[in-house]
Amino acid sequence: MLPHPLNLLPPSALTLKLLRKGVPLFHRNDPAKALYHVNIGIVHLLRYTRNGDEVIVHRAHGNEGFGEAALFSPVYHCDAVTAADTELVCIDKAAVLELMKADPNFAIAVSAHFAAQIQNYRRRLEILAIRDARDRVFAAVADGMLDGNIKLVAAQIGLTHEAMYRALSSLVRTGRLIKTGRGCYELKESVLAHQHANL
Amino acid sequence: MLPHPLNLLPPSALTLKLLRKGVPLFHRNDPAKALYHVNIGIVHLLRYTRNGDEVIVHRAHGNEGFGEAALFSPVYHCDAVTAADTELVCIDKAAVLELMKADPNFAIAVSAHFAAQIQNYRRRLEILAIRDARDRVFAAVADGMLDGNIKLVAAQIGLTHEAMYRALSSLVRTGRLIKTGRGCYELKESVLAHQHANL
DNA sequence: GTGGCAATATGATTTCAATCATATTCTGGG
DNA sequence: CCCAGAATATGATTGAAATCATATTGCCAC
Repeated sequence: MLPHPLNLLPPSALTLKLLRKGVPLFHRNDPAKALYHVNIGIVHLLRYTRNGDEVIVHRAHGNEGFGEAALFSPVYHCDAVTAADTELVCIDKAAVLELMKADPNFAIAVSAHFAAQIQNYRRRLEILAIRDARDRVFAAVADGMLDGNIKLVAAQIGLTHEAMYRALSSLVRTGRLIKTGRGCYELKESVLAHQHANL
Repeated sequence: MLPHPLNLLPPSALTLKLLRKGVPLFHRNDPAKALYHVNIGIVHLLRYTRNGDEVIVHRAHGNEGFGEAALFSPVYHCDAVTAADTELVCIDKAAVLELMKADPNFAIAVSAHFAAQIQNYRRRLEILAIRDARDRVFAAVADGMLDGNIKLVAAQIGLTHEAMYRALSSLVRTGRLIKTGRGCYELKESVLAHQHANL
């Protein structure tokens, strides 16, 4: 359920919560007591400008953690509220820090977990920096993002699903991708790559 | 020079390098021996598709680290090459891991450093998900990104500088921002906020 | 099987940001 | 001081993706 290494924590450190949409989890400046992992649903992290304008800092979806920074801060720096019916795991901050202190390998694993996320976010940002929709979609496919729902990927790379479908069609037409089925696309394998595979 | 906590490492773990544009730092599948911190310049992290198409995974600019994942992997997963004349610090992976094992507080600080970056990247992705240029610029300003170079911020939030200037003008015209000088903009402070400040 | 719904897919039109152009202001170097 | 170059700023035009519309396909529940 929880991604490694958080699954190494004792069950006593974890609380499963089932929440309706619109339930606040914490508020800004509340003492930071836990980080979270969304199993199913959506949680919005919000800040407010001096005007009272709401600014969404992050939307945490299924199978995604949030509030990791709470580990290293005495208080939360934003509000969190469920934006849909949500199942999540509440992870006790003190327990995590204790285990990190006691077991260097756990601490290193936590760092590794974070580093992997950093890598992932950087890649996504790099893809979003590509202006042309075709090139952007191509980069996403090359990155292996196209496993499953296309509409989801479209949203992740900042396109409407229509634009994404059109880009995919165009990439197939120009021979950069191959359509292997309804909603299934693959990178074209070059002759060179085939030769390489046959070595 | 190096961001905390990497500045706690012994000098023996660090190597300053001055490199011309186009110098490769490592290749995919090379044994991962170091992570890096760019002082000045640009480093491109690249992968190649089976076709030989080059895909930029990340562009590391001044005052930015890269290759953190090398800490937790026996080999690099992409190529790195300077994309401009570059000054960078080469950080010995073994030294970092040793210190993390020996000093839990250092390991925790490394995690904190990574967690802060995650937070930052998530915010940037959330801003990029905003379609309307005005709303996007507003969110960026609300996020305090507008300290210094506007063209840089424009690039970070996926707009041309022209579009950014226009959005800023429009936001000032509609009263959402206040122009405090050439290239200087601030969130409008509401009457409510003033009342609050006067309490 | 079939009825309903969501994902996939493409067409027509509009809109908004990119592009190209130009002017002004600031800054740093000689 | 003056000049070059960069950042700031805005106008005109173009182009590409959003939007709105409409099928088609696949899938799950009944």
